[in-house]
Amino acid sequence: MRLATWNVNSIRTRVARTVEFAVREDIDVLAMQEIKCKPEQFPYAAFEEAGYQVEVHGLNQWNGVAIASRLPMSDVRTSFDGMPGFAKGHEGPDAPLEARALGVMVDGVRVWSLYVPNGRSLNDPHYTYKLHWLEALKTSTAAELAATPGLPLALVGDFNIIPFDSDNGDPDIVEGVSTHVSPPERAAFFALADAGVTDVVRPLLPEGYTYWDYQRLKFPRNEGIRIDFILGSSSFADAVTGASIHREERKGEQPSDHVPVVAEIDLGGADDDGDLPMIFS
DNA sequence: ATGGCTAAAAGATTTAGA
Repeated sequence: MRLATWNVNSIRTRVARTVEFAVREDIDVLAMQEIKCKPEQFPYAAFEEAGYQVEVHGLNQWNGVAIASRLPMSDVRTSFDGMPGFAKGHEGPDAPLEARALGVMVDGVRVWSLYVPNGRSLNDPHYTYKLHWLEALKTSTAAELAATPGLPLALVGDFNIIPFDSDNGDPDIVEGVSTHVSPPERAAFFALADAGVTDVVRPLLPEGYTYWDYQRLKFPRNEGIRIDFILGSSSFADAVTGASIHREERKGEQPSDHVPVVAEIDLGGADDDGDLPMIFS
């Protein structure tokens, strides 16, 4: 199975190149973030014509997550257990949930498409919301893996955290001043390993940015950052056979500011064509 | 001026992104 994650930054603006990418790269499951639309606004037809069904979770023009798949999806969830909400003037437990998580089962794998809150600034309520959100993600992931030992599970998406200094090529993002690089954010990201998931792309691709700001010629200057990840449980990680970061998708007409990240996994059973194992053919 | 792009909304500016 070829699994991709991509913050598309409005699916309605970029549906053509999104579907073209999925087809060209032979993607079986594409997790999207920042679709910026409600389900009734989602361009389903373009995906269906290319052989994908789509699950969508969007509440308004902000955030929004979706998963397109060539394979049947089941057990769809629009939030993880304990996920906190956020709204202006509401930080408490009564705050409404945002559309930042979508989970499905596909081909025996639990896939979560995640759009981690930005944080906005170090002293903003959105920053503490981000940390709480990540803590709840860790707890619910640990619980999901405890409930089904050996479950192949992937947390994929835009984590809005730059784990290492080597992932930060943007001189405007500075530790002590900016979000994405603060010690608490990095600690929250690395703590996901305690729940049993690790970055399956980095061992194969130690270098590579996934985002370049639209402003100030960041892409031509290659002042990017690495914030989009595929984290896998141990059984998922053990099945990874390849990975790629598609920098070329930042070029051309109306690109997203993020590029896709892809992992290929082989969990055994039927081969990639869905046919019987090679020994029978 | 110090947020310079980009996108969406019942908008003609504001909110959000990172």
